[in-house]
Amino acid sequence: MSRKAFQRLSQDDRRRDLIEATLVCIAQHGLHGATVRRIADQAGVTPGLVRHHFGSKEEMIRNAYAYLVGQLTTEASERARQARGAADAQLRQFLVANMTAPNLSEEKVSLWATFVGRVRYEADFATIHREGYREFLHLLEALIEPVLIDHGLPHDTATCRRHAIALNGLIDGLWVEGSLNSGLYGQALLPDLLLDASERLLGLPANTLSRSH
Amino acid sequence: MSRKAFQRLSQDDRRRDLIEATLVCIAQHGLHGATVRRIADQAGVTPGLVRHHFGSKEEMIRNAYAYLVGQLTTEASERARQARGAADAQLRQFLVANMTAPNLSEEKVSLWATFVGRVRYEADFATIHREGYREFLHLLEALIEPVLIDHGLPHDTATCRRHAIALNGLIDGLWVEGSLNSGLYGQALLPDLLLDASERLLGLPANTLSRSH
DNA sequence: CGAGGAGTTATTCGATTGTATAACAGGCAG
DNA sequence: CTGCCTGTTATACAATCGAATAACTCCTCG
Repeated sequence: MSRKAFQRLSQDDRRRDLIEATLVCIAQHGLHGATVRRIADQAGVTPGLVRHHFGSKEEMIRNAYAYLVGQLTTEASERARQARGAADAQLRQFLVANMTAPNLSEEKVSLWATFVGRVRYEADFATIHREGYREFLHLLEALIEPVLIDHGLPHDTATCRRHAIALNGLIDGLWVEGSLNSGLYGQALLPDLLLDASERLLGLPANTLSRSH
Repeated sequence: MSRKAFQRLSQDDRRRDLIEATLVCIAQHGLHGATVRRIADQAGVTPGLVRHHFGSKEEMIRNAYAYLVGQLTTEASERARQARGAADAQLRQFLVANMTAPNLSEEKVSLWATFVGRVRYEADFATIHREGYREFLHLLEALIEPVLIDHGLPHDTATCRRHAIALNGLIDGLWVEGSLNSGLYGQALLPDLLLDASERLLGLPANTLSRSH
């Protein structure tokens, strides 16, 4: 019986392949069903590779969590950055990015929830969550402040932070429920609803976010 | 070697004991670590009992999920019902109930997230989630409408529903992030922030929710 | 008080898991 | 073209899992 033919990949490529295979397995079968054998199978390699590149299954999964969080915030901040217009337009794009594909995805929400469920009891997950949360909050604060300034609203640090916390909560909640109940909503409802709600939360004139750009 | 002395419980009591033991195990060790043996150990019985009362481990876990969802919505709606004042006060209590113990709990959020992570890929979990979501949304709508009426605001069905979706998202998001990052916030911050944000979302005069009752 | 049955325990089994180790082979240095 | 390093495969192993079965005991009912 001959050995399986295989391809040699760069360390980065192989690691990324394994991480993405891990995410697929966790989404479809849960953390309990994401076995080393299944991950390897999904990636088209043999189980030994997981250990070779990540040392242990737990380390493999930690890397997958960090990878997911990075994907989510990078996508949103990138979309905001590309809106090279007024502050309104940047905030708008950031918000919309979280209510549309690829971030609005049942698979991504499932993964996020699965990991978040472990944050309380596993220190490494808590670290990844905390850093991701802080980064997201800072991005949001930085986007909110110039908008408040443009409209002549109070924009002290405490106010910005408070708005960011509320807005972040609203984004998270709509993102989760919107993805899981995507069948119930039209595709345009969620972005529209978030923009509308954000204007109210920040005290902006109606349609400043909805109409910008 | 003598057999372990044991106590005979009513079916309801034993099932509840097992369900709560299951939730403890899932919270602490995740779905993958909630083994029949560990659950039985947590409940102070032997593994066979799980099968005897629930048929299989999966059925056991489904019951635990439904139990958790029921706990959360019952607590919030009960607190709202007990505020026998104006509509403002009832909505206020409903909101506050979700930002304070026992609902605001790292353990409960961890459990909720763990289960939600499976909603996409397991039909039974999807059913439990969907029913819970609809019930929560209806409760919220029913609480919002009279408040809008009292303040002379538009209160057609579509408007109420839209407000309920946004408010539900805000509650969920703050609930999750607030519980997981409870160390970062003072105990009074979250309820206060949610009430304030809810007033803005619904277009109510400032302090109508914060000051009622 | 003393059977009978349902609730509970004890024990076992095949399957699957994460990990360890040795054998193999692809592709770059010389 | 040819070693040789290391990415990769193949195989094995102890531990643990969910489930099944049989034995036992608490409690109810007559």
